[in-house]
Amino acid sequence: MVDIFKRYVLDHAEVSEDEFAILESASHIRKLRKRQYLLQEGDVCRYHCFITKGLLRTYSVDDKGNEHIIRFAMENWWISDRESLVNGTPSKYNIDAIEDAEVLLFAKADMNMLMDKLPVFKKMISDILDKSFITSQNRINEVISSTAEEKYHNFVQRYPQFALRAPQAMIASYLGIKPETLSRLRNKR
Amino acid sequence: MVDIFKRYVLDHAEVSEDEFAILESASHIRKLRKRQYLLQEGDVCRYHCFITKGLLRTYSVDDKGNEHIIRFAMENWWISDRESLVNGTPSKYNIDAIEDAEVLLFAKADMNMLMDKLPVFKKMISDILDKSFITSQNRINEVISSTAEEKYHNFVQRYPQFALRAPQAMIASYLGIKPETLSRLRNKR
DNA sequence: GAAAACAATTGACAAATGTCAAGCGCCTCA
DNA sequence: TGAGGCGCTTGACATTTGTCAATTGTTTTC
Repeated sequence: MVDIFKRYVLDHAEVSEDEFAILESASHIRKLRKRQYLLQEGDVCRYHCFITKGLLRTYSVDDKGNEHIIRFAMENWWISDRESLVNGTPSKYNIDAIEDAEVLLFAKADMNMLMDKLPVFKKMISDILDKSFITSQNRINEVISSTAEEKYHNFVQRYPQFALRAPQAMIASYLGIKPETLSRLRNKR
Repeated sequence: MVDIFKRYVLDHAEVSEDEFAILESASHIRKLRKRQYLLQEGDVCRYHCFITKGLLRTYSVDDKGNEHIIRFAMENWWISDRESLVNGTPSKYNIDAIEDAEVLLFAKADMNMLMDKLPVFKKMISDILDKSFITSQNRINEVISSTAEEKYHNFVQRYPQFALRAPQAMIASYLGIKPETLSRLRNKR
């Protein structure tokens, strides 16, 4: 489990064994069962989370009780609600496990300490944020400019893992369409 | 023009007069006329741009020639295509002026130099990126979970300036709907 | 100052997507 | 092991949004 994280860090930053030990010592493992929350709407997000196993989702729930999936995340992805984490405000979102999962938690203060102590780690995290921003800009572009069918095909191509591992109703929710609509367009009208 | 930038920097970071002089010396001014491009699809984005005057937009153009506005930006906002800027790849987007505008340009290398030299400036820029990411996550949430009418009302409330200064057809484009649809829902069906 | 371009609206109709209800197969878990 | 729940599909119909064309008033441009 920690091995996964180790490989990830060594692949993304020039971190020595000793430095990695510092990272490891600041983390703790949490196991999640399918459907278990990692973060619940209204709670304050206190951890940066690195996924070592499983599939998770971030979603909101509207007035009518409909869920809307903001993003999926799996092994080697980070997940948290940055808005809540950075500002210390109650989260608008839920994060839960779609499959049984394992995550490494890094408390906010520990994370700040680690980034101060290890500039290469800080750089790695900043680069991830940069990429995340670019990704979400591109998603905005897609969601306002594509038809339901185009969105679905792009999704399958970009994220084949998610397409295989997430139930169709969740994919529909991610795309902003109804499960029935997705079912129909998959079976060509 | 530079005054606007100075006030902005002093409001957002603990920068001395001398340090500000360094920032200023790395910038150059560009004036844009309405409809003039700051960045054109296919070109590589080479500058971080700070807007001192006017209203700009970032947009994509699809196969059918339809424009889709990714974002608006005005005085005291930064604008660029980070994907192109960071990776040095041709941009998928266009940036142009909706009103006559003035921007301060900071070349990529200069910006990196400034961030190395002035940690408080680097912090300021990182914080902006962090906020931008949060904002785009929230926009994704909204765009997949709201009706056209809700999107419009939220837009007007969140960005009254843009609602007043941008033509309706552009607001529709930002919201991902047709101008006719926006016109109709504004005039209550 | 006239001609052209632009911005917004409206109507009639078409296409896309949502809603509700029913049905089917498969998994799971008590 | 069997009852219920879940995931997906399908049909009939409602609603929303898009398309195209015409109209009007306003701005831009020469």
